[in-house]
Amino acid sequence: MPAQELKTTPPSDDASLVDDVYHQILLRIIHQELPGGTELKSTRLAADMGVSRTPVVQALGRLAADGIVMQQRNHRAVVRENAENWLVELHELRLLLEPSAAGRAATRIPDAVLDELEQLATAANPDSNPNWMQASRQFDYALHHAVAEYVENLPLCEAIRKCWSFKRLSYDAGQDTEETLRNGYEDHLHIMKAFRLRSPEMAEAAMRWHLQHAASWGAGSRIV
Amino acid sequence: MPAQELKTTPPSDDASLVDDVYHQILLRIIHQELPGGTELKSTRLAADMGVSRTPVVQALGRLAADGIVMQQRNHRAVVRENAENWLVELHELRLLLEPSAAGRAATRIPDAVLDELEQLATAANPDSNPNWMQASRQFDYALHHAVAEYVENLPLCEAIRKCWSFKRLSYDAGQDTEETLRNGYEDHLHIMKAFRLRSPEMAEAAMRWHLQHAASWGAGSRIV
DNA sequence: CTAAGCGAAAGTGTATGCACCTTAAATTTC
DNA sequence: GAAATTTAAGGTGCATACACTTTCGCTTAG
Repeated sequence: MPAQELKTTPPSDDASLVDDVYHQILLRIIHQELPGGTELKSTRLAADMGVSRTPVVQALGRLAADGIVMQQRNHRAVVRENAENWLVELHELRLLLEPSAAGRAATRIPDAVLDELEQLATAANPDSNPNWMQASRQFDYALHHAVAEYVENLPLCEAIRKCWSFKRLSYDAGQDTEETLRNGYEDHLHIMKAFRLRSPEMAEAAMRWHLQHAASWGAGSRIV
Repeated sequence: MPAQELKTTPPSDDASLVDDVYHQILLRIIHQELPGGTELKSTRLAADMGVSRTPVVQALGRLAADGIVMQQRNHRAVVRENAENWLVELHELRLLLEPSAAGRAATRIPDAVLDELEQLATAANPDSNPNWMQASRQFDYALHHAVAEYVENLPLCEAIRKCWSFKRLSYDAGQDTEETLRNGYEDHLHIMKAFRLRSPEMAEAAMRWHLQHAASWGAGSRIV
């Protein structure tokens, strides 16, 4: 087994309280438990979640930086209108970022990384691995993050990463079905193929197809 | 004078210590005073800036969320490699986001908003207003933020907003020359024209032209 | 009954305190 | 002397403390 250079899962061990709180609040927003316009009081949230106000304040600050809540000095944070659609609307952002990114990455991803991805891909094959769903998610994660990394543009890379940190919420919400993953597998192979051919145009097209494709599966679901 | 609905300047009065600290650190990174790999100790920074550790920790958290620094639990934050090019590379992200956004916004910006923008535009005319540079920056800000708002897609809107909150650093760094602003004025008029015609294609093209144009002026400068 | 004014209750931003973890220098061991 | 071990100095994450601001119910005036 070769040394695993690629990250297949987000670093989950060093999750701080802040991250926890951030995700919990965001999930509650997306599930419309905290609909647009709701006032978020750091005191109340802290009490609810059994932590001190400190991590809550930090989480709210980040949610505000993301534009998910609004925060005026000395006022309570307020959930932004339409914030519950965050994950759905995020898909359009990905559609703007990732195809171009894939195109740029096509000529920059090192062969070694492609090899590693290939390995993950075989493990994600629904017909060969009984545990393919888990592997599929890992491959998905690794592929898109490799794209992000090898755009070799920091803000763009981070924008894509951020999209994916949100997308992970869909996983946590159990929104990816067997069907979804199975379809995704095929698409991913096309992207890999484009990379192997070092064709920016193909890579861009394959990624765009993949994302539009994915959007259609999730149609109806508010969480994509 | 009609009621000013459009924001022409960022809300600067309710800047918290956290925002201050965030911007100060970021500026020092961009000016390579804190080059990639530098360890950022909240204690040291707090002492340097004469504030407590609390706002520094929050600022570092946001810089980490942005991907400008890396932060592992219980470890010191580290400035990411190439972070000093953040503002230059950011331009490519804008090039991905704003043209599409302008296209989408073309059919959505209300006439009233266009009227307001038109007013700001006349004030930004270099040949008619002695104080046109100030007005030009206001128009610039208002136009791009109107685009962001009327994409009617929250994550996309916020992504653009964030780009602009960074771009403001260029202003603060005094990186916009008379020449730059004068050229921008012409471009902006084309964008306005496309909006008036409600033409997504024209708006997208005009915005793309504007951004590519702007990139060429700033060529050589590390801060665009 | 409505509107304005007041004051207590609650919330916010920031500083400080403390337990635990890292780092790095001093010390020991081979 | 170089590698391992100890140790103290310093950093981190989170909780708590506190001054200041906002909120909101209550009183009172119209």
